[in-house]
Amino acid sequence: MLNQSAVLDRVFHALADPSRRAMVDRLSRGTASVSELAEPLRMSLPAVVQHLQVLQDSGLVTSQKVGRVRTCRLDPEALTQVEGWIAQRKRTWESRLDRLGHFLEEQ
Amino acid sequence: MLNQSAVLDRVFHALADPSRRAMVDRLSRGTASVSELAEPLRMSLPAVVQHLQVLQDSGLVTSQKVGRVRTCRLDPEALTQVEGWIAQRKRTWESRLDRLGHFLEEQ
DNA sequence: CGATTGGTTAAGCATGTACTTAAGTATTGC
DNA sequence: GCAATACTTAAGTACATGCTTAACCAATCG
Repeated sequence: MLNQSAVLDRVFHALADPSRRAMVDRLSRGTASVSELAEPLRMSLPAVVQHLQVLQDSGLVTSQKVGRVRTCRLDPEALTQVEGWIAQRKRTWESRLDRLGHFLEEQ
Repeated sequence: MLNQSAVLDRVFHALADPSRRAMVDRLSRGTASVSELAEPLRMSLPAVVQHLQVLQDSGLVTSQKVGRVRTCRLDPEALTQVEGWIAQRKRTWESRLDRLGHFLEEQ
């Protein structure tokens, strides 16, 4: 079982690249083959496969090969985890502001 | 005006490091000086300052120096932007599943 | 004033990242 | 069977990242 922080490292890193975000965006609209993912990107196919590997290592994407075609799909669970991390920090920040507001009211 | 994608690049990159997430976490609880941010981290002060620079470049953190102390604070707006990006991809993914479900029902 | 505190700057280094081209391996269509 | 398709693997390269130590500066304390 991979620890929480390592997962966040990988998912944030995976999403820090515009080509990989474009791939995630494409996959949010439905499954795609490797060449379909590559088509809008101005880079070689091996480069796309390397990005795909990063996405798979992060857990954001899964894939399976049937015949000579590899079909990729988004696994939104990893997205949910980073969403949760962010939401929690925002909540802490906001509750601190609330306490500060109440404190000032009482003065 | 920095474009949307470049902001996402920087914010995701900034959050992809556990030390920088620890700093954001600390700042979600309230402002802190550079040495307060450094205290729980096992690294030199210059290393912490470099991480802080990455956080500032991303817009996640702002700071100002008074006397010899630099006070850092979280700016949650950048967090809101990445949260929004993620939420939108999840929505697209879910609405596709919905349409797929309706389609199967109709068969 | 002289020492300490809090931070900054510069330089160097090991490792990681994002590509590339070249060459290969299975399917599948004709 | 032969060629085209859809990847896959390997190797190389340029640049970025995450640290380090050493030296520095400016505000404050005694």
